Amino acid sequence: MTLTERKRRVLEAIIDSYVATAEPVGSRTIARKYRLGVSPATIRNEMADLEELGYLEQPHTSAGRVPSDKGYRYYVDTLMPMKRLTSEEVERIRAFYRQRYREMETIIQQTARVLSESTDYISVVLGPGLSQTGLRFVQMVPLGTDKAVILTATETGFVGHLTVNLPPMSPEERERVIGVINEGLQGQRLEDLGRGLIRRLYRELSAFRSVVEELLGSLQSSLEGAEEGERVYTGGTTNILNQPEFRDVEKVKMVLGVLEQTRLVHELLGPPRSSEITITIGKEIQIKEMQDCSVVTASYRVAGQPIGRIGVLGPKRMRYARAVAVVEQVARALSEALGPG
Amino acid sequence: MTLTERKRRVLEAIIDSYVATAEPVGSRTIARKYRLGVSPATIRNEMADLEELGYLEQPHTSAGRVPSDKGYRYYVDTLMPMKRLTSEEVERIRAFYRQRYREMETIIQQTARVLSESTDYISVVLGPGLSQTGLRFVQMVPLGTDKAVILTATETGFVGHLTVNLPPMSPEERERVIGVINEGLQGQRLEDLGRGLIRRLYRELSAFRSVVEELLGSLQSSLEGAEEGERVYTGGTTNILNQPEFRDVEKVKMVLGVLEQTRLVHELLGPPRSSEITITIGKEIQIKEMQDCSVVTASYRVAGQPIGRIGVLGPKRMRYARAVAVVEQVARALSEALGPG
DNA sequence: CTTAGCACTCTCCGCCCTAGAGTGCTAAAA
DNA sequence: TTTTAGCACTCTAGGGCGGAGAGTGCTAAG
Repeated sequence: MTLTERKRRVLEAIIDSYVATAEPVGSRTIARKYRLGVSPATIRNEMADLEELGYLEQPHTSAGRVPSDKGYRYYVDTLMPMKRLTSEEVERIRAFYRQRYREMETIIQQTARVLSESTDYISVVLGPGLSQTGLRFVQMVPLGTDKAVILTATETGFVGHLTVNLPPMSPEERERVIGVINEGLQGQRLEDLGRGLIRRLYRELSAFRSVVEELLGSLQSSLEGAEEGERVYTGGTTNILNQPEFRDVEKVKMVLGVLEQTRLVHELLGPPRSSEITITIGKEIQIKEMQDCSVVTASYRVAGQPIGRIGVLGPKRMRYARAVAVVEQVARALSEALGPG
Repeated sequence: MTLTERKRRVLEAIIDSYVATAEPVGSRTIARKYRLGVSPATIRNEMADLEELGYLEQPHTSAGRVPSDKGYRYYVDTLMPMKRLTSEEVERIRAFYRQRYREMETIIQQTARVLSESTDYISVVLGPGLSQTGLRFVQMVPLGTDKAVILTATETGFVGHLTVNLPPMSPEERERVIGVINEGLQGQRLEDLGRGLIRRLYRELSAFRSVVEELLGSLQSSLEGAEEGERVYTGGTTNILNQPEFRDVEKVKMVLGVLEQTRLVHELLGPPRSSEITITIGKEIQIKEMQDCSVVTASYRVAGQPIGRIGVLGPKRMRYARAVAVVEQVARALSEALGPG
């Protein structure tokens, strides 16, 4: 199972060359450009072995070799050099977050932007999942005579608002309803909102059953909706058009088509989790339309909690080391930017 | 300048056929499929005339004819039949807005969606420009000890929020600052916020100069930002990949590239204005990368005021009558959905 | 175990050629 | 005067062919 040192170097050389040129790699090329100290014939033998082991593929008999999914997998697991970003690049990423954006949405959009600009791949960012963090603050503010805004703030510092309609009632009634509701809502965690509050509200506001129902209903559905239909942001979608393997419009259509479907993007990036950078290659991706691609993802955190995901999406022939470095750095910078938020 | 009836019918037939097939149209085709009662030879003569007049073009000597920009323009201005949507289609669009979405963002996204799904072109929607409408309501709500949320509602019914940091101060001070500010903000129009309020705040809150400054600064910049960087939503971007004239990836890149630039999209759709549906064809579009496209746009309104724009973007070979009908209908439905909002 | 040599395979590219579509022109018919 | 039939001409798309080039695998020698 474990390859000889020379086989590893040959595999690495092939991947390196293929990633750079998108052309199948021949034994001559390897011998010439990478100083392995052996002749093309020897390399040919090694390549034949590597192909038999499943690390390489041949588009057709007299073409060079191309890495297989398994080849890439071996590369990222054991061959890939740890890449450090230059300090200019780190600085460039930092600079994106230097200006203290006030709105979360802007921060997320900037993140999609910096990711795609730094990698030349497609970037994908999921907004923070709000429902998984507790609510720190809920308050209802009357707005005109027939509406009210419910302000929410999560423990992780995200503020949201939600408009609800109020049924007709007198100003005094309104005052009282809102007062009671606010008392009930104050400082509640979302999970706890249910039973106790509802019972209490019903008791105190039995005349306004419908308000309470609408209110709790929309609060709940908006917070649930915030999870399921969580905003998906993408950047640099046109970058894929620069990749030679996507010169065929049909392939582009498949990939971009997936990105328009929120559900599939969630599946692609996976749930926020604490573990480190994840690399998924070709057929390892469950989504059929994406199996010519690879994706490098990471979670970002607030207060130590992973609450969202970012990633870059490119051809399998991806500059993995660089992608990993960028995604890692951006995830860190984003977490910091949201931290004191 | 004005064409003979027969020339008009020939032009219409050519556009009809070309829109349907994307193939240059020959005289035989016209004679066969459109009953003009004359022979191909006659039609050839008419076509030669129409070409000389600039309504048609010839890709090469022995191909059929293709409508020129001028040809399309003539078509949409004077030839195009008024198309009514079927009642199923109208219903389909209505259905999108039936469920009373609470959040403006959702409504806008649905709009982009229904537009692209109903036309099979790319849809573009600009969020409502907030700064052009007055503020009806501004209120500051404290959030924890060091932050506050400013709630805003425009006269047109859009609610927004904005987080600001507060400098350290005692609870009593905070209470007082927020009280004074709220009194000052209450019911203000944005334009009036300037002078009077600032002077008053300075007087009453001279000790908290920095709060006031930060607050007004961020309020202002957020509302201005809301205009300039106004959200751009697109839908069905992959639809363009189905168009035969965009089988070349380079062309796709140009078009999609423009859509990633907020500024250019604003230029493409133009400012909200009261006039009706606008059709812009090929070179009439100022943006170089878009000159193989046409765009059909309209404004949507709240309380009679045009506050935002929607549109569909497709190849010049567009089903104009249908696009116009859909855009019109969606603009109306969107306006209604926002109306009582 | 490595390497040189060599025959073999396969694709890519340019070339030629034909078929087909469509035109414009001319001259006859209406 | 307008329309139409006929015809020569033009241009493209697509198929077939052949050679160049890249790369392989095998064999036999170092």
